[in-house]
Amino acid sequence: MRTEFENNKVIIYDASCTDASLIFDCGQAFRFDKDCNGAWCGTAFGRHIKVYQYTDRTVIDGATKEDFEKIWFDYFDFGRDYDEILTSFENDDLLKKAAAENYGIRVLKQEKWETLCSFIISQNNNIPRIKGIIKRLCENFGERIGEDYAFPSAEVIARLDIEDLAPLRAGFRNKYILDAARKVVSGEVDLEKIESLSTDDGEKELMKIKGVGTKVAQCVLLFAYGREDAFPVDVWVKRVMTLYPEGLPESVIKNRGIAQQYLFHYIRNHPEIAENI
DNA sequence: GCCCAGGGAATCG
DNA sequence: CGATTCCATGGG
Repeated sequence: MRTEFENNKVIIYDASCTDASLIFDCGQAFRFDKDCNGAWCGTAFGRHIKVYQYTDRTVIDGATKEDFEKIWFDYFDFGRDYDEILTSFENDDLLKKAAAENYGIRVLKQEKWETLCSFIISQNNNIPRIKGIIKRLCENFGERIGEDYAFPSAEVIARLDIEDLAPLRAGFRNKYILDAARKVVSGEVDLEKIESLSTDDGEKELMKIKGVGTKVAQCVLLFAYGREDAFPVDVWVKRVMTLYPEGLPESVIKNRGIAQQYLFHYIRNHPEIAENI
């Protein structure tokens, strides 16, 4: 990987396995949308960026050299060798196909509170509506950041009453959002401490929150803590796993979270491969 | 009207 | 433990 910095832009050459459209449209992040110029625009860590994907380079518009080194390098998981991981998937036919078709997916390392809150909202919900609820959450309670809004802090949400969340139209999830915010603010659930916990203990800590079960907890561990062994099972992964009655191949197990994201995206694009269940 | 969506809580046996 | 039911909302 080679980087250049100019005019508040970061230009990244030779980043293997990097495709902005796949990264932002594979169901892991809900706050990036493609604009009329084909750029993926969104806000994370209180900064608004536009990501342009070209064949030979990725450009982050709205980021300094310091931002890249302190925030975006980790956010895009550039420290992980995806080529090596995807190579370990090649002895499995389905994963080989999923990796070939979706080469370019990286698992983002997103903000902890945002990821927790977002995947609480995701339960028994569909992606377009999840994005809508989160958009309304940010517009109603987030800090203005240029042309966009930051994700509202747990502190701001914790001070609200349940009826304040009505404009989100999130239904029964409102009470879960509040419980999460209050437990995070009080320290009853310590999001920083989870960094030092095992994945299993991290799940237990997250599941102290009402509305957080195994699936949401595993999503948070995968998408906010970079736990490549976290394995969220939603309705789509449940379907694709019927094709693995003995479980995933041994060579894949340690990176099953990464495999999960490739399989999730693949089965959504090819639902017919596992529709008879 | 139906079914479904990146599920989980409450309740039952 | 597993199985069922309910939960709000919106799109197909």
